Amino acid sequence: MLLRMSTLFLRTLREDPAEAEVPSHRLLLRAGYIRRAAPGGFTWLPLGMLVRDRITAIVREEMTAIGGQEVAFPALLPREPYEASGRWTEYGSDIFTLKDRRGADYLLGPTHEEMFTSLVRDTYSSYRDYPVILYQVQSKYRDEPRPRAGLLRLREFLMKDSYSFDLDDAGLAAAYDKHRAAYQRIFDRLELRYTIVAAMSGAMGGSASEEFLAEADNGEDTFVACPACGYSANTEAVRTPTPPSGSPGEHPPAEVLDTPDTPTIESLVDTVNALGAGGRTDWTAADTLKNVVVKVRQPGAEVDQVVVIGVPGDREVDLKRLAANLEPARVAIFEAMDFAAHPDLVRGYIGPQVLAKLGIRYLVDPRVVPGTAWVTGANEPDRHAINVVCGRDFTPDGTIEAAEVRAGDACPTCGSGLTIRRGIEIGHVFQLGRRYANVLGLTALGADGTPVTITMGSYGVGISRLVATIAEQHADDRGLVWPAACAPVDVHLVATGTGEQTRTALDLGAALAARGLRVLVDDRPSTSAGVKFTDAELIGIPRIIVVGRRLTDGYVELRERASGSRSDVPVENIVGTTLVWQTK
RNA sequence: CGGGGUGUAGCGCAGCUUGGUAGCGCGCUUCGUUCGGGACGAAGAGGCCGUGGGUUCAAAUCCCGCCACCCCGACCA
Repeated sequence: MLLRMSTLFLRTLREDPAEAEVPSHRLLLRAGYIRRAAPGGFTWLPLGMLVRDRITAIVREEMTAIGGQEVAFPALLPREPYEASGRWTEYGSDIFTLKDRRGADYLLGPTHEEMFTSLVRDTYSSYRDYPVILYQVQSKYRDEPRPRAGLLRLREFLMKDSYSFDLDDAGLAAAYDKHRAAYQRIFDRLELRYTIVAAMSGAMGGSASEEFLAEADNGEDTFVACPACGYSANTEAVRTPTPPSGSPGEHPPAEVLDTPDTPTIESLVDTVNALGAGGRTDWTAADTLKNVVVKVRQPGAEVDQVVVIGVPGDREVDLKRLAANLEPARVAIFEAMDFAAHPDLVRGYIGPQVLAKLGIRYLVDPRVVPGTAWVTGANEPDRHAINVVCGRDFTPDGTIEAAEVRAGDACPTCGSGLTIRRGIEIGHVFQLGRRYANVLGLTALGADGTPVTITMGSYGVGISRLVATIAEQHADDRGLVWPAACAPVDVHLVATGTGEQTRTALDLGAALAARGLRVLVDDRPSTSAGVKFTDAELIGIPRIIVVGRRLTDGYVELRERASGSRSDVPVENIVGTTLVWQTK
């Protein structure tokens, strides 16, 4: 393949576009790979298409290698399968829905579990047919509240989604492991730095789940990693180690104190220390129990349920963690209006002592174990209580991971201090189990003549997001620096000077293309050398061959984009040298 | 959806406070000179000033609504 800059549909930008903040967005726009066309939607220009297609090809190779078979569903889907799975309402406003001329409901597929499940159900019927892995590469649509950062968060994006179908849990585990390994090969080939983290299963439902997070300052996902033992998890999925339970008898009886004007934890701590409550003046926020009221709406439910979340007072409730741990139910914060409707809940002075009596569900942080004593609200304005003991003065309905995670928190596997990092989610693998098979009736007739419900896995790679992620990790102050595996072309020939150099560059380009290389030749007739050099660096092809002033002596110059190294090579050797270089 | 910022030529911006002929740089076209690190000169083309309404003799400029973009939070490949 040989592309000529003189005819390539490309216009690089000399200045940074105002709309772009993050590096990948800025560089992909400036170098002419993409162009914004709609809220959360981009036009792929020729260079962008080349990168996207090469990434897609790698994904296909690795999917084929684990036995995946490619299919393609429409993006425009009928309502019924999503109605059956409950996701028509569960996904809610995140899906694009529309009606046809007869008024029938459709949606633009945000992901395709239902369709794949139905396809297999309608095609296969015997245990002899399993296992099977199917996948597609397709545009997905999600009505994101806030598309951002160019290709990092889109409303229409390209995704490879695959689904495994197995007769038993062991089969599912094997399919999951295959995908996990395939994803590692894909991301390794693309030279990405990433971490595999334990994840929540989210709206898809299911059990085991891991995310592939590429390290990036602009990442939207926060995860923890343990430098000592290698444990890593999305912050939503981190498990807090549970301290040993104690005996309530160790603590004096609960005592109610007048604590006027103490609506915040900080003011409360100051006040109890000033009072010398319980004979102590060393109370800290960690001794207090903060109770946050939320509204929880179960899927399909018409009304909200009031739930109180108890966390140690030195930590905020992380709404993201809370929401993830309550999935598929939806959470909303309790507002002034809601407090007005519940006079028993005294804002700022809520304690768990009365919740059972009020019939309000109480979920606590794992640190709140039986035998722990807390400073907490006394359920009256301006009053708090000390020595309120879990298991004696109140009994939680369960635990929940909702407290913020902080650097230095104990690792759940080895106890060392965790670090907190940011990443971009580039892949997700999860064991769905039988949720979709159950609701959509996917069974196989077993060897003994009884039906077996199929167990499924679902696996995604965000291809358009990968383009941006690679750009984030492979760029410098001059522009993009593509890994060889996904660069738009293998070699960029830059002809400076007048006609002679251009003719030679085109000849060399043709020779390299004949040997199977992808080649871009900058043969623009009236563009200065400086412009061609800066454009080449911006576009970021790994190898640049300059056919320029030393051509008269019989030399061309080889440059490596990443290192900036340069060397003169006799023109008659350049094809051979490049081929050797390419295979390294 | 909440908070903050921004919409003027393909791109980057000025003009708006104090209403009165729409400007600059880059890019683009033509000619000439240059020709290895964003060349020079001359002459050009290119605008529904985001959008709808209002105020006014007159609106890029003042007022209101809407839309979009960017950043920070609530949601996800």
